Amino acid sequence: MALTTEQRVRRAAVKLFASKGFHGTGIRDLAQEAGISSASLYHYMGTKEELLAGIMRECLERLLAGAREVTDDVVDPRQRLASLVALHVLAHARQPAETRVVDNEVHVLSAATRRRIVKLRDAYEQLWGDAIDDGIRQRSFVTAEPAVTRLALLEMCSGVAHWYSPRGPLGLDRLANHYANLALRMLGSAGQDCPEALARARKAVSTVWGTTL
Amino acid sequence: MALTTEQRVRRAAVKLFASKGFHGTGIRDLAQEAGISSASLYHYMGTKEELLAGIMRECLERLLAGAREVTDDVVDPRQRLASLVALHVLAHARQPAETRVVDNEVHVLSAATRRRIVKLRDAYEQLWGDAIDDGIRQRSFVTAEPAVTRLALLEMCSGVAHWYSPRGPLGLDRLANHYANLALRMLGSAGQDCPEALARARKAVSTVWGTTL
Amino acid sequence: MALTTEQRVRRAAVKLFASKGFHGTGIRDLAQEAGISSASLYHYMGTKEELLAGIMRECLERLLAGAREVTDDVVDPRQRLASLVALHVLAHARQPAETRVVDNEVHVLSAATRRRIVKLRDAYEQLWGDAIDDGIRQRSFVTAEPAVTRLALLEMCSGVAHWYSPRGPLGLDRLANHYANLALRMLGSAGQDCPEALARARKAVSTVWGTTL
Amino acid sequence: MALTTEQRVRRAAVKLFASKGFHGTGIRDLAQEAGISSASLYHYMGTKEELLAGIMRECLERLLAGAREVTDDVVDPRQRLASLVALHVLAHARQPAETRVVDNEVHVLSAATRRRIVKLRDAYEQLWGDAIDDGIRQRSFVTAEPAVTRLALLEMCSGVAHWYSPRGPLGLDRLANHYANLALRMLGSAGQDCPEALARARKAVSTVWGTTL
DNA sequence: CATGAATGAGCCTTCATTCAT
DNA sequence: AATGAATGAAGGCTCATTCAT
Repeated sequence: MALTTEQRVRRAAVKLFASKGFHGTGIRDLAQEAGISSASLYHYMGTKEELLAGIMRECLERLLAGAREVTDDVVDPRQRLASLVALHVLAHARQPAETRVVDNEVHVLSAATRRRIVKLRDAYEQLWGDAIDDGIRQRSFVTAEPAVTRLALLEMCSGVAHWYSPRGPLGLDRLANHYANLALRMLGSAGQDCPEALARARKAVSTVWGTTL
Repeated sequence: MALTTEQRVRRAAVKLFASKGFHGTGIRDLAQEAGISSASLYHYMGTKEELLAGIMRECLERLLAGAREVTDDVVDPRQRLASLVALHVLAHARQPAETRVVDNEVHVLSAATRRRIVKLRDAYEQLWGDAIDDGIRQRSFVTAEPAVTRLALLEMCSGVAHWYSPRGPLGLDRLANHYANLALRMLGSAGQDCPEALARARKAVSTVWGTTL
Repeated sequence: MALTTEQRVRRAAVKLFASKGFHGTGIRDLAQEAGISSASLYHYMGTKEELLAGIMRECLERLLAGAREVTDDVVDPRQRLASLVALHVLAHARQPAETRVVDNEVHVLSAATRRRIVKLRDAYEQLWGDAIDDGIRQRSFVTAEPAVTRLALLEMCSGVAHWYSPRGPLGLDRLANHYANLALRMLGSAGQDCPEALARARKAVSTVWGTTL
Repeated sequence: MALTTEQRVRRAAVKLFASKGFHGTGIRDLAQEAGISSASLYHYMGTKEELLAGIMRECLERLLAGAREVTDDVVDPRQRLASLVALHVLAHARQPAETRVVDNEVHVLSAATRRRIVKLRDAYEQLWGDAIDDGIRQRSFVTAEPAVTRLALLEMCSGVAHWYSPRGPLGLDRLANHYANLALRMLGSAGQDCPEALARARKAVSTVWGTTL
């Protein structure tokens, strides 16, 4: 099925905001990439900033929905964390443009919009914090600085969007598995593969992003 | 000692490029932050892009010099890696603005300039790769994907610049120590503190950045 | 009786052109005020300028018809002038939007259209000039500068559209009567009320504008 | 002495705002009329609206200063009113562009700016109201509706800016004198010339506007 | 050394208008 | 009859940069 114009605009924005930055992307660049005139752009978006905010919100909502899906009803913190890591890595490897926009362009947003976006991100990170804290409580995890470790994990996983290429030698599954192992090691937990956690993450990514691409 | 005007310009650029992005920072913003007129700015810089490139090059050269200092004549790969991690983390915690500019604004550079900058970064990352590879060869480190692990380590450590605050509860030394432990864990190496590695990193940071701030 | 869409468009234009000016009113403003889409607007009008010209012409034609009605077959110049003043004042008090558009937006029109509009206005003002000149000839009126006095009278009466409010304490009849007295005084003629002149004006306004509002 | 660029900008704005309206005047029109580029325009003004507000405020302040000058220490209300009329007429005949901008473009201003402008205008009109009220109290003036008469007077006099041409047959003095007579007649006061009132007005106009033009 | 003045190019956004459905 | 979609032109304003003083 062909894309709607609105989708083409959204995709153009994601691509250009990711590669050239929000301020580095002109409205004419967007129009050209979307294949319409710059005036027509405004049938499918509000302001340029609202377009950005929409992209960010959608991406974060998907990530949050996925994270809830992979952690709901899972009791073992190791399983929860492994799933979160795998989900995050898969998302950043499959949707590097969206996720880079989310990570890099927050400073552009107006104060009010930023608050809403940050709230979503905080809810998402809370799930990571819960898994880590539960693991520590249950002595599955050992770390001197849980909060710092959570940040280190998140930054490590987000970084995937900076370098991963689907054309490289590394498949998505092995990538996600490797990161899950790294994460468990960081938390002092034996790094054995946990295929169920990966399967949950794979499924969640498909659910929230579809099988596009 | 008072700053020279050139230093004030450089600092203004670092601060603003880091917080608002290169394209989000106007020449007038720079002038105001530096306390001079926008025309005077051009006595102390070339074009705006050259100013950016200078900042990036200087930061990367310092990082590279520090990395060489902490690894030269150190044979144990664990010591080398711990020092590299500690140096990187200290640098990103102490100079978050510079390092964020280096990490976020590469896409702005012209092809020729970018090549030179990327070369510096590659040389720097090579030192990490060498330590990891040596560690694997000596069976100090165990990891299925050395290249991926190197990238994961770098992203994890660079992320410090995104959130660390000197006004928070965590001191620089404990921060660096924690990250060194995380790194060794990621490489399957027992996470014991290695105070000599930290000391070398601390010294190197002072050498290349001075004791400013 | 419900308004036709064309009437709604016309009224929207009159209201907005009067309050925000022709160039200050966008096609989308008109559409919103009329309750249709901006594309539909073009079923009921030509260009925006033609819409303006239509409004002006209609208003001036009504004014001119009214003026002819109140002066035809009236011999006494004082009666004629009093009626013209009353008609003009009533029209500007009851139709302030239309009359303000006529008075303020002539400069917008193209040369050709402007000529036609100005011709109508000249014909209308001619009736005032005739009454004044006849009055002078008959020694009913005394003024050193008849032409200037005519302009002063017209401006004074048109000004009513700038400030009169039907919600204020002053009724339309007293308003018109007062202005008729002022006019006669300006022409050196005793300022006694002339109820017949007012009645003629009232009737003419109803004839040309209907009893709407 | 040659005009400063700022003065040229101001004059261009006055001329174009008066002839084409604020919204009908583009920033590029202003630049061309002022003989500079549209970017340079912004060295000499804030926003286009601030330029408008500045023009209005200056004109009204001059008018108010002149009105105070011609009424201060004058006891006879007839003299005061005659001076006010003459001043207003001379101002509108000599500075038709400024005064038309003041009269026609108030709707453009933002609420806050409009308040400040309207306050100035109210102070000015208050002087007219005082003269009329005093005259009535002293039985020099007779009018059934003082407030309406004040408005009629003001509109009549402001109208001069719509039609007066210095290239016409009517000199400024005779014009002002005629309007003073009309005004006194409107107030039921014998219309004899009062040369002192005119002299005061002439002098005040020179004081507040200089002898330019 | 420092800066007001200057500008061509470009910014984001809205304009009035047309047309296929 | 009605309107979403579309656009070239233009809107007000800011950009990075130069230069005479």
